[in-house]
Amino acid sequence: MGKWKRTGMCAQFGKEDAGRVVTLNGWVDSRRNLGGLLFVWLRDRSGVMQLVFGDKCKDFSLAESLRAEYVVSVTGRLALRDAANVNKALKTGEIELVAEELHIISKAVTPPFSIERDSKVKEELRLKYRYLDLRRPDMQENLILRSRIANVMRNFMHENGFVEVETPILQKSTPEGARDYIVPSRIKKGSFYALPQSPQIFKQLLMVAGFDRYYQIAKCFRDEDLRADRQPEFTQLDMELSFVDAEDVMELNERLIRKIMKEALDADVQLPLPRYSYKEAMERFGSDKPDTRFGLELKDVSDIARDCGFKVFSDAVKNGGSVRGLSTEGGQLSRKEIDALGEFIKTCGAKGLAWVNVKEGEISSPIAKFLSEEEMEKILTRMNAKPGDVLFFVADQPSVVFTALGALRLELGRKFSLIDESRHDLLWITEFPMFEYSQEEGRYVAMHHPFTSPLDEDIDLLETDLARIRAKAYDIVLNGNEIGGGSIRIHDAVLQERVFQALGFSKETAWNRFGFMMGAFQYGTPPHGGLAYGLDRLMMLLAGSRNIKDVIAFPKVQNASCLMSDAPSEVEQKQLDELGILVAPSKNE
RNA sequence: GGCCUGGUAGUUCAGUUGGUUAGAACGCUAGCCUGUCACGCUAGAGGUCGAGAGUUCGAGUCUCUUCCAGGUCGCCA
Repeated sequence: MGKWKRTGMCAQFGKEDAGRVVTLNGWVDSRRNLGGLLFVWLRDRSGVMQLVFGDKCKDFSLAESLRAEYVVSVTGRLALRDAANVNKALKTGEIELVAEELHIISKAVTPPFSIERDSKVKEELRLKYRYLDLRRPDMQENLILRSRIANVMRNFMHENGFVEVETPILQKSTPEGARDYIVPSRIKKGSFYALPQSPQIFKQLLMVAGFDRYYQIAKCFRDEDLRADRQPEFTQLDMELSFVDAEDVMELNERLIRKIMKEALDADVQLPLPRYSYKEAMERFGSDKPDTRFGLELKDVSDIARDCGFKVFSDAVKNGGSVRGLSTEGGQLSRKEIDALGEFIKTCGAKGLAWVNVKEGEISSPIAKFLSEEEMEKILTRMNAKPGDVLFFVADQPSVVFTALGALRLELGRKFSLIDESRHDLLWITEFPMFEYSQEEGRYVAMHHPFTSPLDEDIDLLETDLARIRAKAYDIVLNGNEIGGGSIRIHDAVLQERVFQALGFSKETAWNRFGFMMGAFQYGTPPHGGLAYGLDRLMMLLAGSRNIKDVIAFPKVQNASCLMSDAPSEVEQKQLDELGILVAPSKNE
């Protein structure tokens, strides 16, 4: 770089630096040529400095040849701007660099989109030219915030006695849970590694190994379809602790999340965080990740509905389901809007949406004719109905009712702008069900994972009533988003075998899949438990984005490909031969 | 795998009932301009209307197929 080496970053200087001779390196952000006077904004990671090319500049015509995104080095004297020329929108708006010497380090072709904040360019194009997209200030801020938060996390973990250990990326496939990404073995043809869905088993083995407190910022992989808040390749802050119970893990993580919220948003989080049992969260909010920043809580009207004249209601209750409702609490809706919500609810799995529009002295409702005045009165009382409210009801199996009304609640919260965006509602969900019935598998499967410990008082239900067993599992929720989850694990080999049995694994299957773990547990296992945060999703929320790609440098698109590098792609025949892989001809060939 | 939305200039978009040479803004190129900061003024270039087939005298517009992207349901221990 020689004499063109920079003496500082573009936006590090202020009015106190006026008079200094400095050299800046950066990208040409914008230029305004007034004839004999040329203004250029020079940009680097720190921000922007205005350069002025005029009489003092030795080579004005070279400056006139500058174009967007040229990389240059400029030497000149920092000068105070006249009061009339101060740009308050710019961090460095009180000064400017009066350029004397200019060196074009590298030219640039005109970029496919301009490098600016709040880009309106299609995501597809941004991702194809991600290296240009990442030049935009908001993307730089997101990734810099991410780096700062990762640093807060690492410091916190070390201050609290955690040891950072890396676990393998090439692992044994354990086909419980999400679909694995598979990597072929060259040495052992026909055998495969799997990329980790999480470091779960290895971190538990580190507890057996006596590391006591482990953490890792770990890459994880799940071969499932993408969403706005989900990538196939993602990052966890993963931790595991020995000789702890759930209280210890939650207390430690409350202190961690308080630090993170302070660092990222300057928000003061009150501890301890509120806790809701899974049951309470579902019954009040229809969700195991409730957004508590607004009301519209669900109410149970099953007891009234059981013997009412509306068969949809009464049959639902008699078939083991329930009827629950929520009120708009004053939010008014047109008939057209109500019908649209009825359609919306069907996409959430409900068969239909019953509604009552409460007006002064009368009600309008398609279900009124099925109910006696007394029944309707009881329902209105239960729902605390006032004129102006619209009441909605769903009758079905509990899971359907909760899912539908939970989604409806969020939709109404958005529609009526009830969500206070300045709030940061953090909370724990505890006492998750240990198992859930899988229609596809035709058996109960672990809701969390099969190493999660049941609540002590529920252990004896393992052989009798799986649906009622609660787990020592906890999720941490921020503004209606699950940002982390964990559990106390099973450290007793006998209990672990009972759980595998409950899941329908034979002893052979269990040992085949998890034998190395069960074997390890015979050699003295401390009680242990942990937690993992979805770092990307947490960062998305902290950055105020609704798109997880905004906090990942090089994300994948919906079909799990990378638009920039074009991965996945075909490989050479030689590579396939070495791996002993025969590729079936694709449909278009 | 299902459903919904979108694809027109480099970018963001408009394009009426199917009808003349497909437009605007920004960007780009050239010229003028010494205090701009969304600089201004003048002129100009720039289009496989995602692709293919069909209907029609005539298709950006209608039909079918297909590709790409986004959202969502399923899926995500």
